[in-house]
Amino acid sequence: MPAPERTSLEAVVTAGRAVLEADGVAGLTMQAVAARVGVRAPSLYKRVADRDHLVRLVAAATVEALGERLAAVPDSGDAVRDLAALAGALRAFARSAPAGYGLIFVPGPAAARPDREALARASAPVLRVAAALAGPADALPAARTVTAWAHGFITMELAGAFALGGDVDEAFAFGVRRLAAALAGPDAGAGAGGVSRPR
Amino acid sequence: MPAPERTSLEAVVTAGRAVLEADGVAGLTMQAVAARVGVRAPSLYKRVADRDHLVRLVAAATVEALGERLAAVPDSGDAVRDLAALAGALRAFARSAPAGYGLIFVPGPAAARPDREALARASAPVLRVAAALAGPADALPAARTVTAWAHGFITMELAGAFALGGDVDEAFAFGVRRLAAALAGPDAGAGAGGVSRPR
DNA sequence: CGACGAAGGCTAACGACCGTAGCCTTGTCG
DNA sequence: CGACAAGGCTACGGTCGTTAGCCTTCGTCG
Repeated sequence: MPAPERTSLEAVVTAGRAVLEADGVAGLTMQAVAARVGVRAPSLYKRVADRDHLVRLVAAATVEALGERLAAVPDSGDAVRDLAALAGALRAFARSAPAGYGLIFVPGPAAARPDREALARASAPVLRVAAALAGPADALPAARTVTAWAHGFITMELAGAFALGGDVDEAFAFGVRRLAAALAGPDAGAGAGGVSRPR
Repeated sequence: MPAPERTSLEAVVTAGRAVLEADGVAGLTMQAVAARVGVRAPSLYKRVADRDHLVRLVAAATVEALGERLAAVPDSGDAVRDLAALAGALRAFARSAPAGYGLIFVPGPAAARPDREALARASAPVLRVAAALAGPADALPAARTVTAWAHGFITMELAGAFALGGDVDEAFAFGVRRLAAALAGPDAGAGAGGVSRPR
């Protein structure tokens, strides 16, 4: 290498995540990140195309971290229990890194999406449980249903949108319970193994 | 009145909504809004505290509009049908004003929330259907479950997060169907209001 | 009927931030 | 030992948000 690198892309992204959680998405400026890694703002452009690119990298890293958390949820064999565990893990993750979580599903050109690959990896455990509950035929829509519910719930909770009173934790548990029943239940394609693990 | 007003708060907010949908939240600048109502940027500060305030007003106006759309959904007496209609209306609204929709559930201090009142009004029809399906006792968590699901689904759809293939419309219908069954179904609190739909 | 004052608009200007241009430093390798 | 490429830096231009201070307009009241 020609000249000594005083930082690295990885360090920049890590710093970006830290700044993001500390000061929110508006505080995620080139200067703040640069300062944190010990260089001046313009130097970041040697590693990143522009601020938007940096934000996308931070979002991708967050998805990656989320995927690891979800993958770490043990497979108990009881699909209902696993569903609850996954939902809980997602919620815990969102609470531990709310600003980053808010970056995961941001509208925009598909090209700007965080790695398809990372996203697929993160959804794998959910797909597994969905398949166990609703049968392979309905696994995809079932996974989409639970994912949408969990994501929506978490977003609204973080936004403070549950303002009508009532116990929010209870509502979360209620949702998990009913969803599990709904997916395993009705005309459920291959209700077969259903709740307790088909294979 | 001392001097002739060349615009009004209402006009500013309306212009803000238009700019928002045209150029995205990043394009919602004081200058753009000012130009659209025919004044210079600094003049907006006579009606609005700062950009953040303007954004919140735009969000509130969007919630208001959403509430009207939901209230316009007819009450057929069949809770399952009504649930589908409400979900469909919400999705249609989000598609007609995606940028504005994205402003509704933004994390932040509760004080910054769009009018509690407007939000409550917008949720009224959902609460009604939820009560009919799950019984009065579980109405609130049931409403939260469907709202969270619908919101999450729409957000993910707008974000282009359903990248694993499959039919998204079908997944939406699947979700409505299963949720309706789940809320009406299991240990469902009270058959009280009940689902008029036999199975 | 004329002066006053308040509301509302405008220009000027500051500071924060993104992004570009161009230069300097520092290893590496022929 | 000297070229060169990568990486960092300073200087700068442009866009925005926001504030300060001035001017215009008119309803009001002496």
